[in-house]
Amino acid sequence: MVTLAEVARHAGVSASTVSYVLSGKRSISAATRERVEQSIRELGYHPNAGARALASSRSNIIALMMPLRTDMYVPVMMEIALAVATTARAHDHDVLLLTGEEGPEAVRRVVGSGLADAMILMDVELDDARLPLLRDTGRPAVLIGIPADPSGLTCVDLDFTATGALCVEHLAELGHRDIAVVGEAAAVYERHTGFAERTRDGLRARAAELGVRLLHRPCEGSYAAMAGTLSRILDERPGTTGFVVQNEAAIDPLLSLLRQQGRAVPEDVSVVAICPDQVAVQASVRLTSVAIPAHEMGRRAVELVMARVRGERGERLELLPPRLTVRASSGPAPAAR
Amino acid sequence: MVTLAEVARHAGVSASTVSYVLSGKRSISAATRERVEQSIRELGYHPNAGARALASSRSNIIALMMPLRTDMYVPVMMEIALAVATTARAHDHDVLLLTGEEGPEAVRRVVGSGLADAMILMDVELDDARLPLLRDTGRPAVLIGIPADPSGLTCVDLDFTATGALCVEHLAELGHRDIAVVGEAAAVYERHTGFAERTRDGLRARAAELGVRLLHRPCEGSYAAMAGTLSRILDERPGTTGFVVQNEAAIDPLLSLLRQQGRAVPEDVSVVAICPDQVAVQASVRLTSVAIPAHEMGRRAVELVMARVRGERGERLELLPPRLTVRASSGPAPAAR
DNA sequence: ATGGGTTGTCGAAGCGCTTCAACAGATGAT
DNA sequence: ATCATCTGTTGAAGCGCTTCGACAACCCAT
Repeated sequence: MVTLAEVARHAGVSASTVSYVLSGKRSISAATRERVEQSIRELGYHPNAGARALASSRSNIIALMMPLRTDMYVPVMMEIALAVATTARAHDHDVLLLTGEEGPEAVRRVVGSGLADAMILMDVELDDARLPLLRDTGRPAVLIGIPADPSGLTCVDLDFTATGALCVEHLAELGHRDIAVVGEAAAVYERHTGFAERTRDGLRARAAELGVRLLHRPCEGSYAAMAGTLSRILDERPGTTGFVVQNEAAIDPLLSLLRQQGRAVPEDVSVVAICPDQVAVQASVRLTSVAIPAHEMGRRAVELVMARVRGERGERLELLPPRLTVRASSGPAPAAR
Repeated sequence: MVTLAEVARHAGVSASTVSYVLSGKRSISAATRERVEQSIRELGYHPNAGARALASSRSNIIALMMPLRTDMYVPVMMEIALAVATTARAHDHDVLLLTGEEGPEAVRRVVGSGLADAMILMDVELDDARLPLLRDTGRPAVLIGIPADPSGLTCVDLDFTATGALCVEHLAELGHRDIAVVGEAAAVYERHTGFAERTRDGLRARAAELGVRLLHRPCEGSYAAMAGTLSRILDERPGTTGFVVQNEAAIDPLLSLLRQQGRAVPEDVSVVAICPDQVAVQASVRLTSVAIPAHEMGRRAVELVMARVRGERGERLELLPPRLTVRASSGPAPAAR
């Protein structure tokens, strides 16, 4: 391995000069800089990460804590992770992948060992066991998702309350008076992952304001589960003409089932999904949807966490505004035509 | 931050003794060990990662290089990543997440800086630009996937050739004489990701052996693409009664379309999928499938790479045998009933 | 008693970098 | 010509750990 000392010798300068060329923390004459950079290139030098971390007490690593569950909103998680990795690289950092499995202990370990300079937590629950730790280590951290008490923390998330409201508004404007919501699996609500509950609240609040009837049902992502949920919905509210689907995995089953029952989309019923755009355009009917801006969430999380690494303080709650894209799955309610 | 020196003072021993307690590289009396461990607990000591890496030239980090594309076989990628992270922790290592984006340069950087002790590469192409580098850095590395020339490298993968063969066998045994294969998107073949081509070869070879007619068509994962592909298949081979689907995203569309055309599964046509078990059981018909053992691939990759870190040499190609699970989507061919 | 072999512990060197204080030389103001 | 100021560079200290060689202290054969 090439060391900084060898580069210094090769360029005919001292080690500290090479270091300063690399970090830019002191002015270096153009001539010297050029010579050093040339040596670095010729020797193929890469600074040793451990030495650097030891001397500077900065590892240039961000830890990303992902849920271990592999059954829910996978594409979203994946896209966030990739956005985090990409954005981190743009800030000269790398990403350490932690699974939720280790729980709060992982936070202690990573912080205690100086492995990472900062952490990003995904899939934060309302009352998350990792939060107290995070608050009092004082390490830079950003949550993707919003806990019950975000005080002293930085959070990014899609504004799910507004998302719910937006879906209802869209359907209400089209004249739908009976709306059914296909929610996430019951387990998601039981875990108190805030986004599902906030979406529900947003839906309900706006429905009440607009005088629209709303039925909210959790639903697993399988065909069979969707079939059961749908028939129960139509039993209770035969006049349902609008659907909002939050569970990605339930989208295809729902469309299939509607088709099977001879209900045309969007002529007889309208469907609005809350899902990544890619999912919306790949479905059998191009779906009117509110996008989950996974990429942007990941990107903002890194930007916010980098700001904290650079020393900016203070709590902060950043809600990304929902955007609804009208595609082919929503139209005027039959009665209103 | 608590340091090793403080632990040593607290326990009334030298720093080296603490180090040996931690690493187990020298024998320590039970009494001393106990005292040191007690101090570690009391002080909440965590060894500093940078210092450790510098002194031992081992970072205890494995780099995992993931494709950046977010459109293909996402659940599989995700499951592999989580399995890698989990298994790595069991070996006292952490995982650094790299995206394919940086390309070969990432390999150079990670190896050069000693950031990671070893690398695991996913989504390896037949003629992958990262391989020459990997070979001559001599760093422990394991590929998930198999390149054209695996010499000098360690690879793990599902045996896709056998997988293809197995699918054909199953359908042939049930009496199907005309089989259509819904392959991956054309882009996958164009990138020369080996698995798709090997599956096709396996399918073709066994079909030829068994005297079965086989039509292989790449297909995008959208409903529209599947519709087009299906109608072309049925134009060319109206007698098709067996389907093998490799593109996960095409599964639901295919089942929907068959239903719409009044072709019952499995009475009229049989469908065999190549996909994670979870996808197979969530489809509208519980699918007969060959599982993609994502978890095991990730686990084995880590185990193999750890063996190399410990010094084991030699190239190695580990093919996981395919397992076909019969569920509700395959049955005797109509003509054979 | 003597010597050789264990076993448990320690001191010190050193891993490759960052950063601080110091300094030589050039620049500008007086 | 003189002093203060700035610029560019350097040497040395030290970050927290691992590891090597040394060395007591003890064991069991002789």
